[in-house]
Amino acid sequence: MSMLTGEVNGKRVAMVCGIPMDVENCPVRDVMDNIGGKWNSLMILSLADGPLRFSQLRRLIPDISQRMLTQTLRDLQRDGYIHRTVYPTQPPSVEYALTDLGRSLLGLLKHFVDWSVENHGAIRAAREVYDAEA
Amino acid sequence: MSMLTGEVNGKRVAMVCGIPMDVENCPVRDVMDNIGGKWNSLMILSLADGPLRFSQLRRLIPDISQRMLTQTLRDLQRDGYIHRTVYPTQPPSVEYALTDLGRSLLGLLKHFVDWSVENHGAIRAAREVYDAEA
DNA sequence: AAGAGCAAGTCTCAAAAAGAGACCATGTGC
DNA sequence: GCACATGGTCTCTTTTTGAGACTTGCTCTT
Repeated sequence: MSMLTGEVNGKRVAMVCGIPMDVENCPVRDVMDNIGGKWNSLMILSLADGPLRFSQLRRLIPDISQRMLTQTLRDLQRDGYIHRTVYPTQPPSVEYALTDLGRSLLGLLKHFVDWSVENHGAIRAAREVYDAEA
Repeated sequence: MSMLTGEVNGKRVAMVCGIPMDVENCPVRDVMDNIGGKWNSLMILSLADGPLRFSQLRRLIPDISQRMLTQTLRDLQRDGYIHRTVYPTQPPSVEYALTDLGRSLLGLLKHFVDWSVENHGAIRAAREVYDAEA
């Protein structure tokens, strides 16, 4: 992980790991802008065990609004993490499933889940110290 | 990664990996709420090589407002990822450095950076397909 | 000596994003 | 006939974020 200042399109920009952290040229930002959203990674985790329908997701994540559920699913579909299938039943049901890309990302997210559980205590402790002295 | 419905404090909640995905009781959400923010993980990556001062960070990430820079640093400090040191120089300078916890998270973020670079092409491709048919 | 610039922020106001909840068409069970 | 389910959209309000001026004290330039 080395950082230096590099040149992209004649502009000086910060480099992290040899990747331009520039606003337009940074793949990390481009990816993060989607999956870093409030609901996006939770959605991918929720689909880990298999496809779910719209209303199943809504029940699984009770504190998401329908509006944000729709939008999150669209965003994830657009970037290729999930696939949307409509079954012509009565009433029509819609199923959301992880793609290969989505499962690949899920592998990363699992590590993140483990890390969160391991370090949750330390974070809560740090928070209390900070709040006490402020 | 198994998901089922479990019981926490008498309430039925979704479980992912044996972790309650409930709003109040989920360590993953608690951690993610901070580092999932727009600037937070970028900030930790920026401090990877060593401590930086406020204005150095501002120059490194030109598209962050001072207001959000201050707030992001405070949030990260509160959760124990970074440490803030004031040097009584003239004018006083303030240095931000990763803590052990911050470096631990950095390890995860590096994997994320690698994944982003590897899969950026696939994501852009998926995006174009989606935009074309919509 | 006057003016500019930097340090690390705070403050205010405007714009964007998110949340709450009504509404839609269609069909089933009671 | 009534309530409920399906997968959403629409509008309204609240919360977040962004843009940019302002601060205090010191140094550097002219």
